[in-house]
Amino acid sequence: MPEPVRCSHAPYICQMQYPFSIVEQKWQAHWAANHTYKVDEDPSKPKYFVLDMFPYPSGAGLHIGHPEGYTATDIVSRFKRMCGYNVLHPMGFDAFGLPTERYSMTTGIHPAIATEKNIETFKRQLNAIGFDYDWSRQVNTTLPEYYKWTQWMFLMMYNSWYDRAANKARPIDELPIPSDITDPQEIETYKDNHRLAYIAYSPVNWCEALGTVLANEEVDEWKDKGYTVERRPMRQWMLRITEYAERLLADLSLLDWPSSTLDMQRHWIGRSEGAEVIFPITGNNHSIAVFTTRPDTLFGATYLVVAPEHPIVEHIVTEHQRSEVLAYKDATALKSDLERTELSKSKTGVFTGAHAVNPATGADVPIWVADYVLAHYGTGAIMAVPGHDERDHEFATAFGLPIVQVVQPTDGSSIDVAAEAYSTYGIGVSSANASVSLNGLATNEAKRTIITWLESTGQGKGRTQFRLRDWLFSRQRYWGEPIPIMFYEDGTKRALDADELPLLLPDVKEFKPAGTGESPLATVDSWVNFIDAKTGKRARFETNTMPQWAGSCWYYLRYADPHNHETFCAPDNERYWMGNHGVDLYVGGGEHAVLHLLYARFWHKVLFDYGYVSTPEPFKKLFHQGLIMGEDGRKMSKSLGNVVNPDEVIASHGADALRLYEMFLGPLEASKPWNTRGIDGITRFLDRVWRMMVTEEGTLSPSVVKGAGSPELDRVLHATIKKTREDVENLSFNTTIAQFMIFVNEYTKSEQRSHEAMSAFVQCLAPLAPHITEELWQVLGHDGSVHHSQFPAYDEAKLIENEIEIVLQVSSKIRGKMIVPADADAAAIEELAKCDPNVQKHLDGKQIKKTIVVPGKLVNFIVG
RNA sequence: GCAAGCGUGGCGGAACUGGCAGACGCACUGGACUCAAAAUCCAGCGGGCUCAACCCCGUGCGGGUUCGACUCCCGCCGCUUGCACCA
Repeated sequence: MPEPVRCSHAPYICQMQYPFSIVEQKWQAHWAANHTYKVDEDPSKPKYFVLDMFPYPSGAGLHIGHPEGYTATDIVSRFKRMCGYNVLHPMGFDAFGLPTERYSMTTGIHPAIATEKNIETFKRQLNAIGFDYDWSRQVNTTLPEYYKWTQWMFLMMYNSWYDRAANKARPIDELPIPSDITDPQEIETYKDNHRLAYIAYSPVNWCEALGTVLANEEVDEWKDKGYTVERRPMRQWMLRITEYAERLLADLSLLDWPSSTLDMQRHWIGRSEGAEVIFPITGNNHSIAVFTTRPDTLFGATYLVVAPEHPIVEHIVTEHQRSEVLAYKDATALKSDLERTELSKSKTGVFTGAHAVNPATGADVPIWVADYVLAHYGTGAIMAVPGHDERDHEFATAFGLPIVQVVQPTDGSSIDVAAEAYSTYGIGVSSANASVSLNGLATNEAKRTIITWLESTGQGKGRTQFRLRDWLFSRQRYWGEPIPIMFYEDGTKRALDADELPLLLPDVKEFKPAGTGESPLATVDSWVNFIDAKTGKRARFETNTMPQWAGSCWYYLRYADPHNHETFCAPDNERYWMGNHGVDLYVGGGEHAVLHLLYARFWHKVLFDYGYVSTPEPFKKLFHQGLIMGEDGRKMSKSLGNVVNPDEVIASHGADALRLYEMFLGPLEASKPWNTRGIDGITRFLDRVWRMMVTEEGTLSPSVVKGAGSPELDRVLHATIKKTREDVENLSFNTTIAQFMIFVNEYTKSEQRSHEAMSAFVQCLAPLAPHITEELWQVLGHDGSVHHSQFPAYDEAKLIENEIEIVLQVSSKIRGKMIVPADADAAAIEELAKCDPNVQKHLDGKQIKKTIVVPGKLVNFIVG
């Protein structure tokens, strides 16, 4: 039994405070020793899978923001378990990545060692908060037993192509090879061009002085130190996520996600419909294809613009313009994507000296290069219609290019496209040649007409374009999953077979990049110069590693079967935990609204195509928790000195107080400031809960008695049960806790408290404050853990009040209140209301024009 | 610049499909207990009117719909987040 404890801030015995420190340690030890939260597959119960975005175990340890989302899922987990579900609420660590690698570069400590240490710290801190994780299901993305399967899935993608007819991934061996390709080398190249994982040259941030590739977040840091960073194409592994664009977009409709997140994903995928139009180049047998969403304005295209990086540029640039165009191209390479857009408030560009033919008008149009056209979107070239596009208009105005009108407003009003672009839809004008006319056609009709014409004359075709790009899947880093592909001296390559996995990351002493743009793996002789046992050929392994996103694309599946050596997750386990619609609730920061959540969806869909998972989408319901700000209202950061350490809060107030306070601060999704004083209110609440049931000796208080309570107290109890059930489902914990406080305020007033009411209240509080409730459950004389008890039900009949208060209004102004029987009808209420003295005063001598009675709410007399 | 979300006491925040604005907590004020303090318990706590009652004002600003608006509509202002020329 706990003894009265000393206050941390005073040298004498306090009056009846809840001894949180003793109780929390007691039960944490008890839960661990008794495997209270061990999870097994149990087909007799419905499952509930509640998932947190697993943390990156940094050296700094847990900060106060982590427990917010984790507490929310812990509450849901405990609540669902008490409601009869078999709950999976696991935790793991996403531990590959740059921060640990950089730590190793400066300290020389191996990232695996640092990771292990950091994970120990995280686990100790998480356990101190009392989460109900089954640690036997922990995953760690950096362990070979885990990344073996990440590699296996990479190979699954490498060994796949996307069959657009069947709309799914299929084995590469089933790829139809065109009959004119017969050379084995050419067949291999053809396959490579269709694999879901492929090699391409893609621009990276290259720093010549450092001899390394920089991550986007590092670029500014080094530029500030005076280093030059340029965009340079390098050999990279890519994943063909663009083949899934249509499905990634369509399946968003299956999800119960925040609408802002759905919007962001839609925008990221960026579907737009339009046409590809081919412009032949004058005096040259090349041509330029452009993508446009407004093919109806083709007659108004007075020039073309191509991206500086576009390969056509060097074929068409005239001698006279060559040096100027090349200088412009070099200047563009030095700009980051951000600078390129930020600095371009006014448009820049250079004439190539070349011309092309507008297929509709037959006119010669000049070809320019400009950095406002992006190489990676559409075809990397546009037809400029300055009369009907703002950007083109700005450019044409700056460089004196012709502007013509080909669309007029539907209402026939006159516009001046020389002054301002008219980009709204309208009616085609001045848009006809010998074989097609768009004049008089509304924009949508004009689009269809011109596309039909372009297709019939072979000068273009309708096309759907996505903003989404293929996923750059390699990093020139050490601390990531090795890519299980080897290259032979003759230029051929071999992917490892499943039985050769995992391909272990070799031990190295030096974590700095090789200086050639390759990862530290390039300096490991056994990695880049060995004899392949299967073929006897000399080989080198891929020196790129996978990005940090890789391991987080499928970790949720591993929780369902964490120790399987035969497969990443046994089908039975997958069906049990992911059945119906995948993860039931996923909670994590809004910063992952696009990348992680899009990559994981894509990865899951590839697995789905092969039948390895049973749902098209991994995460049914998603919730983003808000940020906890510093006491000064600013984001917590070391440099501002406003960081709150959870260890210190647990030491001073206890884990239950930390949990409750984080949930009481405000709505889970909102960002809200921490307040050190505020948590004292929670401590007071827990002390009152304690005193409501426990004596100074730690035994059951004599005020807790068997038998029913008063109808008023019963109503508070059943209202509390109802509110808890509803709020927990909606993750509205702040209002749940407010209701708990009301309960305690009411029951504290009473001399006698029903044992049943106390027990039910302890059960309501249990998901939020698991330690104090476990102790109280025992004090109340119950066997077993409160967390395995059945959540109380509420009785609707006990919630009904006999008498209710009605608001009295005269001309919509409140003039009084009255108590009426709950079952009083409208006529009776109206008559009673007229008797109220203050109402009579305001009705006096006036005509009642209208009476509004809302039963249970109000009476309103409108007087003239 | 574009898009979305949000603006409620000294503070964090409540208010279900339009029906008592300010639940609950923090801070503060007064009282009880105490030699005293802490802790605890009780009471008060948007503004105005010298107490109370009564009354008036009040949910960023300006309009509107409605018997009735924090809630719905239109236009501003401010903050937050996301995207940054996507043809």
